[in-house]
Amino acid sequence: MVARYERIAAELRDDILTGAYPVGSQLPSEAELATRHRAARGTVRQAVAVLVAEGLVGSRQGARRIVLGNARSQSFAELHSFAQWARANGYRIGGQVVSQRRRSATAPESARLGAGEDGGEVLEVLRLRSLEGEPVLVERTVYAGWVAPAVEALPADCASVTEALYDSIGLIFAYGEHLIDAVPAGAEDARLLGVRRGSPLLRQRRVTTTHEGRPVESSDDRYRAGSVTFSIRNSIGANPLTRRAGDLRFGP
Amino acid sequence: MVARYERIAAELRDDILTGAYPVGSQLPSEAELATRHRAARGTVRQAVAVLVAEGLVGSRQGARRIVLGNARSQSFAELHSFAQWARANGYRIGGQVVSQRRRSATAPESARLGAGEDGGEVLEVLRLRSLEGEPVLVERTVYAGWVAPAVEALPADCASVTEALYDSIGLIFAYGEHLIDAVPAGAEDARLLGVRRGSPLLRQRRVTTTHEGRPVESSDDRYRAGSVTFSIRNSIGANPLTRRAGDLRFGP
DNA sequence: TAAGGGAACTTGTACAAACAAGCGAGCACC
DNA sequence: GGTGCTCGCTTGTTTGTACAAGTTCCCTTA
Repeated sequence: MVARYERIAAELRDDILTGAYPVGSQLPSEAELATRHRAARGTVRQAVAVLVAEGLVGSRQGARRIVLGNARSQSFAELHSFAQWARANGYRIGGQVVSQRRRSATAPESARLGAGEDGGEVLEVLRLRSLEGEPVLVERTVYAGWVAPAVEALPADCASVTEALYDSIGLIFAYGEHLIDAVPAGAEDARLLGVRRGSPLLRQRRVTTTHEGRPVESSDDRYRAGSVTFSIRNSIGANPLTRRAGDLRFGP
Repeated sequence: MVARYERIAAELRDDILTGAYPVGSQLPSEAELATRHRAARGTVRQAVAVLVAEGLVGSRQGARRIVLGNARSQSFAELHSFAQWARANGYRIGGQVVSQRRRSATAPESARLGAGEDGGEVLEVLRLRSLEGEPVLVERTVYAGWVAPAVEALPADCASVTEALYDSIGLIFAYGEHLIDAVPAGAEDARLLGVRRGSPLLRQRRVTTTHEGRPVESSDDRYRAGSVTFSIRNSIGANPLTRRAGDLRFGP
């Protein structure tokens, strides 16, 4: 059973994506949407809040909501899993484990993965992943000791690790923190990706946890330049004018 | 007058950042927070929703909320303005206009900035910005025709364009769409930033609009590698298990 | 001892009502 | 003609209530 507000949100999203509400146009008022969907105003507000969070719709007090965009930016919702992102966009993907070994965690790794839970043993995996047959991503992942057995049981050419771990032990990657920057390709990166040493790579370092907050993996992913772009939509918040003035003059 | 839920959110955030609720610990239940703050449960829910959106707190039905992080990730809230971000982090910044000229918009620019509104005239500005005295960012910005006069009136070494435009014409950068990838430094980039040609740069392309949805600027910002890192926190949503299973098997 | 069932607790969804605050259009006035 | 003001509309905030759905833990039972 899908929630009512989610169905309303989906309907509105469809209307936006198909152009029934073009970019720059106004959305119906909350009152009208409420009567139209036979729902309370609160429910409609919840639905619209979803679209605002997605960046499709802009909202400010007193004025009708307007449509800001008509392209779904799913990139950060899909930030957890390369395979899911690729599949959602219709790409053909591949993956191959290059090397894999158990070792004891370094100090910073222990800190990131929840110190010394397993006597400090971790599993280090180096994977090369491809998009449309082209190698695009070098993934250096350190798994916490308690998931190591499940990861070792995976086939070397497993396409979606996220999916495989969910199927085998019901593991869910619920939360993630991501750091994104640019680095030059090292010798190994260059060899695996087929680029020159020192050429630009987009790096995404991440730490992923279960929904209990237990760290699962810490990873250093490097994308070949041009292969992948991250996209984000943002807004300055619900009460732009007053908040902005304060921010501008004194900082947060 | 700050909203009640925002004050409650701020209090909770403080408690998390100062360690009163350490990472991994449980937050009080909504009912307890409600009685403690003498507010309705709905208000408390709104407050906690803020923290969940910030990625500080994880939430799932039936279980107590847990603390996920204790570092404020303000990067994407501050994605609008380099100066604001830098100031909030206590950095000393500088800026200098390298070149600036009016010209007619190219076709893709017209599309991004709201086609042909002003007969297609735009203002192109190349700025070099520094952090702690070091040049770190090359900013190639194309402003829509209607803001061109205000931008031209700014001093060449204006530190915060966002702030200056707010003060002069009340302009607010309300919404933004950002594309992030890595590119090699071109000849001009290399010269301005003091790096070798071809060395990695972190590129952020963005289109910014007012809260009426009117496009203001389209920019191509390139950061020297190592100078800036973007950070994001994300989660898979409110209903992890069911949603995840569907996503995994069939895609969205 | 291990498995199962259930009860208490906690978060999610939905509705209703009232007031506050900001926006925009139209109107009166100068 | 332009300026300023008022009024209606729209979104934001808060409270209260009720039920649904998931989690956790304890207690019973095999």
